Amino acid sequence: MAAGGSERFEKIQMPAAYRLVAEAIEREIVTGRLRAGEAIGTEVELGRQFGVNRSTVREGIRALEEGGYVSRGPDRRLYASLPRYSRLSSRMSRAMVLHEVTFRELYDATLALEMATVAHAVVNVGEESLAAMEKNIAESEAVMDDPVRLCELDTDFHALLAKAAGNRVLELAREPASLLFFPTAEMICRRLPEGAPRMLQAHRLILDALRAHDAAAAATWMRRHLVDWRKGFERAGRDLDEPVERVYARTLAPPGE
Amino acid sequence: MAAGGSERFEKIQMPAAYRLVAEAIEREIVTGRLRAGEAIGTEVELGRQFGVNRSTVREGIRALEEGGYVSRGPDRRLYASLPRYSRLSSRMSRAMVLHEVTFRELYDATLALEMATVAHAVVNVGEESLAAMEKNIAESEAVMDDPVRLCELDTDFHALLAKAAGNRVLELAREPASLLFFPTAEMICRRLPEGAPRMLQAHRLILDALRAHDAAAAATWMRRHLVDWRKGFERAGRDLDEPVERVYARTLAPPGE
DNA sequence: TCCCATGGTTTGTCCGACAAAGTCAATCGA
DNA sequence: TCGATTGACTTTGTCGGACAAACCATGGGA
Repeated sequence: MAAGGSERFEKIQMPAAYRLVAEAIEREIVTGRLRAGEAIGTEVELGRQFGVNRSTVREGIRALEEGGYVSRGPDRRLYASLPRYSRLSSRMSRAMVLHEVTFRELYDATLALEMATVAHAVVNVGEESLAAMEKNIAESEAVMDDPVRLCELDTDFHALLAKAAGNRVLELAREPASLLFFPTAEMICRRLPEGAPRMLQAHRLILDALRAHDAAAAATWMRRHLVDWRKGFERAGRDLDEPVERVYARTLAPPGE
Repeated sequence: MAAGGSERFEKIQMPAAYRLVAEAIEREIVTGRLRAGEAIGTEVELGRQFGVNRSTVREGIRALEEGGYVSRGPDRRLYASLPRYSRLSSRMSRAMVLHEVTFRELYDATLALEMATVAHAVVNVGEESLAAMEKNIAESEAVMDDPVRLCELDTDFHALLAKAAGNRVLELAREPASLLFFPTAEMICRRLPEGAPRMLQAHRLILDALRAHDAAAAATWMRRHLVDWRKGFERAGRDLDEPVERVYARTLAPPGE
């Protein structure tokens, strides 16, 4: 045979049938011919339409299910569906951990993302968002001595802020970093007693600034809030240039749902 | 039976076996016990270990394959692998399109993300990145009359910039928006003859600023570059509040690989 | 009218089988 | 001796059929 690279024809390869099945169904959804919530049909029926065995259909379905394009109803039947943001975000977060990004990368990116988010929120925030954040802060005050719960609420606070910003692209862009960044606050609150109150204070002042549509104050307090995290991180004896621990990947991405 | 909601015990449900298989393998990879590139074993072998049928193993594998945690080598055997960024990004982009985000959301988010990116790039840019961007600009100058190719190079330029910034979290955060944003420049270049030269000039000036580590100039030109896009978009008669067209989803996300 | 039984439908899993394609080693020819 | 060819072995992709469990609707009985 001739040496590699100088052939006239490339090797022709047939995609596997299950992949064609998956792509066909995915295309229907992406192009809008199949809308979210519509029933796809039974496995046997799909097998008949595509002219393949049920096992082959099932393998295609598995791929789509993982991608979030189809899901099972309570009756276990197949319905078209749109990929959920939260799922994509946790996958990204996991990928970041597996690729061993450092806390410095996480901090720098979060700083940029949260500053942009709060700037938009100051302009676009509505009453319901203000109420939700108010509720979040009240709940936080009630669990000051529970670092785990407190950090969940911290993550939620920033997610609410992002929703208040009214920009889903930005919201989605910040979420993967956020899911890794804010949980680390738990470790800081555990080691530094002043961590939790400072966090709460920052949240409250950010909320006040939003309510007053005061962009400068909001930016100032968000920055301080994040710089606080950094100081706390370093004071807790950690190095910004360590990679994020694998542990954080395990709590993410509800594997099935 | 009792009415719903007041039962003492929740319904106990067994996850499907193929899901358990997928989760078990995924866990091995996430926790690092299985490293990327390592062989997983054959389907028959896995079936033997898990005590399930080969078909069941295959369904589990499909899910993992879609998630990017395993991949097939040239010999078609199974190897552990890490989810590729590019794949996650295109999935996010597709999801944004399907959720009908508007050009305004895209523009605002891109502005924030690219400004942050260029700010980091000014500090961290290295020789290889400068060279790659130089090459990109030279190539762009050679295809000024081909909007499609030109826009690919535009997208690439900003990706190179992001790589130059040396922050993978930021790089990953900006990519989904970027994959939708820059392709729209094609439409603008097609309608406005001054579009392409202005784009090139902006790229060149940004590159010069990076080389001189001049943060102010880099920020200025990036901003102008993006504002130009916006002006072009509006001058082309488009409305920022339209949702991004479904068409853009179809060119994304190489479905299998 | 309300409850339960019953049957039909669909999924999840198993078994066995085979062709295609890849791997590896031994064999044959120059 | 070295390289190409052959052929056995392995593994995947697909098929067909089978069955238990879970769900749904329907109809009969209290």
